[in-house]
Amino acid sequence: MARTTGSDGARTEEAIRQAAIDLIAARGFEAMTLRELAEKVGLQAGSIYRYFPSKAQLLVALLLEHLNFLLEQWRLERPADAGPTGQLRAFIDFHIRSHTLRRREVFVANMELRSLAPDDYRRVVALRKRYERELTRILAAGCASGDFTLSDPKVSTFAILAMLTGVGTWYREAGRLKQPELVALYTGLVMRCVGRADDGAGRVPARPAAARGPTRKSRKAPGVALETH
Amino acid sequence: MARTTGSDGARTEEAIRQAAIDLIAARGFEAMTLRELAEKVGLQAGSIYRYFPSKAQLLVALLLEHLNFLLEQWRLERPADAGPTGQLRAFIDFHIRSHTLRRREVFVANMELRSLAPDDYRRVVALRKRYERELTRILAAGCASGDFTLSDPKVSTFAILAMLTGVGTWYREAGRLKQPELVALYTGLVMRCVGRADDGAGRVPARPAAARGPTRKSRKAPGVALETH
Amino acid sequence: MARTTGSDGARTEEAIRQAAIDLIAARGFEAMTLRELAEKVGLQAGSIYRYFPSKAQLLVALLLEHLNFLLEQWRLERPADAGPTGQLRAFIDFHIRSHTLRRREVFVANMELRSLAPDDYRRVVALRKRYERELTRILAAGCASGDFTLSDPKVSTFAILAMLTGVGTWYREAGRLKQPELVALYTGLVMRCVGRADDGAGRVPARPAAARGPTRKSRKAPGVALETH
Amino acid sequence: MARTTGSDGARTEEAIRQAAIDLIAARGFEAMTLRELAEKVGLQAGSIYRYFPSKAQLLVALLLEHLNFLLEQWRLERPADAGPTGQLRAFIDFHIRSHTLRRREVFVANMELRSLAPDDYRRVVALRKRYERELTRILAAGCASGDFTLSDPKVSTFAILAMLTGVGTWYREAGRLKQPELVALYTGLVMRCVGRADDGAGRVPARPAAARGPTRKSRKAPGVALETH
DNA sequence: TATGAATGAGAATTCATTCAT
DNA sequence: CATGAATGAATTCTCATTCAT
Repeated sequence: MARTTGSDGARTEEAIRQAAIDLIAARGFEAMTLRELAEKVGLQAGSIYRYFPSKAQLLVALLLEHLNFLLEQWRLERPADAGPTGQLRAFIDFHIRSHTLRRREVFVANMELRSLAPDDYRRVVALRKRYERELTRILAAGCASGDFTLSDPKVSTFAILAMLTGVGTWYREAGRLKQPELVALYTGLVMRCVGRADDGAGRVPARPAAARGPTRKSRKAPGVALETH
Repeated sequence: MARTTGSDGARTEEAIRQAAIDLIAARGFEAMTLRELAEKVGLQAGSIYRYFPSKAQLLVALLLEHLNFLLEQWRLERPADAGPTGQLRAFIDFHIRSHTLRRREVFVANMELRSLAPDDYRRVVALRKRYERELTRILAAGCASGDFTLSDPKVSTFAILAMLTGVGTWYREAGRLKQPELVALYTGLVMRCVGRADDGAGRVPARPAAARGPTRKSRKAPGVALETH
Repeated sequence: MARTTGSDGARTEEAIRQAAIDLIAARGFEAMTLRELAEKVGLQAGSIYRYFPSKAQLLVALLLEHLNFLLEQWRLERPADAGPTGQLRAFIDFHIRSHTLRRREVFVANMELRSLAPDDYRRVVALRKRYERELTRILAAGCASGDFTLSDPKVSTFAILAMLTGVGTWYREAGRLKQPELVALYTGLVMRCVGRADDGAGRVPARPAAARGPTRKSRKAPGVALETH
Repeated sequence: MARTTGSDGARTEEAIRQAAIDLIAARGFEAMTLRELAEKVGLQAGSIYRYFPSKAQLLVALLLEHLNFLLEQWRLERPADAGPTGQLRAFIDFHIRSHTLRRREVFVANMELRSLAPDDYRRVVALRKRYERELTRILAAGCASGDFTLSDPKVSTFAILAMLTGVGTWYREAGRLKQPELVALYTGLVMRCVGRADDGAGRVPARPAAARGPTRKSRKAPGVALETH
């Protein structure tokens, strides 16, 4: 058969991206085969090459898309007028939300850096660094204003980011704790870390879920665990 | 390196393990080939089968050895008689040391879980859980005794562990911060997290280096970055 | 080049033929892909099937067209009333002209015989034989009339044809020697071969270029070398 | 089965070379598949990679080996002390012999230049040029000494080489004409070309066959025609 | 007339693994 | 203890070809 009736390029490409994220998250980039991927999408392996010039480029496309999404979304959400504490609170909220909702993307972006060719690696890492710097900036501002007390803002950035990102490792959509509680818990921990212990008592924010950010095509959670720590 | 004449089996096996850890850390388990590994050790690919029954079993052996080493070492080091704060302090010290000195092993153990067959996965994850529980136990004891105040000890375990483990991601032996400073910094952060902000001021411990733990065959650091967060 | 609006079928088919000759001459039939070909013409690969039922049939069409052109053109040009020497002279003139002007076609016809299916191979080789026989006939007539002295007319046919055809191998339109000089040089050599050394001194013929034969759509010479010997 | 008993690397490599020459001569380099080749040798396709790093490198190895053989053999055979006529006679003898005995190699070397990567192409063409220059040298010497009369030695080199090489195109070991007759016939033609018509009467040389040159592993002729002109 | 989405068969290549020596 | 020749299955990728639109 020459063509599946009603097939459509844009739709197919998006289907490949989603399936790829799932498969790479589950098995790893090297372990995933294009046959598997194609089958998941309902294509022949060769057909993937209509959309991505190589397996390697597929990975790059996925990572860049994810990181750009993250940066863009944060740019839209961040409260430019808030003080350091407010900004930190917003960052934690954003990070937990995006890192639970897009757990697979995050996981892939963290695990598959070494599968990138040197040039692609540099491009991707540059974007990660830009995201990191958002937190560093907030922490530095807080230190400067006296809101936060940190012995080493650089290390604190790494430490807090690792702590927050870790949530994707064990979070399950069906688990005991829902996003709002998570945000509250992690906010408490981070506030303590930066020396604002009192602000940690903050209850779960009351913003309606609908207004809360980067969801995109919410897909059902796969049964796969995304373990790391 | 060509084969050393008169090399005995045990030496060769250890050489394979070390080379494997380096290669897997650098390229990933799937991406590493037995030919590469063999060449690094000065062998033919087929000869590896004298020491490990398969590539998969090699990985399992590596991970189990690492986790058992971690557990055993902590068992020897932990101060059974100290209070929660002392125990936590000791754990942080131990964790930072082991996760910087054996960065590659840690990295592999974190990244390659998905390369394991289900049964092996279970065995390895069980050991990881046992290590995790060491921290959970300390935190719970601290909460019970009133030394720590934590809204959710389970999540706090994850959060603190992620924070501490993250150090391996960016730590460089030649970097600005040496181990003792790192330990001090992270101790400060964790103490704040558990509500013992005042204890964070703790200076670098004065214990003599010889008594300080899990070193094993200190090898030169490779130039490779082990990125995750 | 994008598709020219209002292009009609015949024009497109001719464009495909030309592009195919160029590509096959440059890369070889097996190495040329229909996608390359299509792109050169400003089409999608599938569209070629409007004009040729398969890649193989395209090659056959090209070769048959070339050989038929050669035979037909020679039929029109050959001096029926001349003696053996005059006929040989005319043949050399014709052969050199056609094999320099249509170098690519000649090259393809010589190189791609093995890419033909058995039946097509037979058809094409039959036409080549017919062309060969034109020279054999002239040589035989010359031997019979005593104009030429040749120990083995069959071998001489092959030898002379190989010599003449070889010109396409190194001839460049921009080179030192132009067609008329070439014809003169080769005429000299061939005349010696057939034992008419004195006729070799013949100067470059004075016929006006316009009357000189098989040009067809003179295209710019590509930079590609067409090497064989 | 891990290994065919008694198999031996050097023998296998030579078998691959021979089979490759035959297959490439018959089908063309692009059309030959490594599976076919392997099957002819009694191997799995992948096993060829023990001997040649890629299909492309296999071709290069074949061509270089052939051309080096030709150059080296001619270096050994050429009569340094003979005059131009004697040298030309020796060259013709050598060329015909080598181009009939190693027809397949010659054919491949002539047809597959375009299958080479640019760098390899240059290397191979350089060797071909060196061989060509041997004839040019002889012709130039003959012109200088007055033995030969040629209006354009460069073109004559091409023409004579094309004529001689053409023999491989139609020569069949089982055909009417054997090598010695061929040498005599072509010697006659070439001598006429260079203006030494009288020397063409030369009979078949009386040298014992054993002393006559580049035979190497005489293999049975395949039924395949090697057509070009 | 032409596109563009897709197929499916087959290509080169890689690699864990085996085993006679 | 180790080699080196070989396997065989799988992988990425290519490409002629089809056909609904």
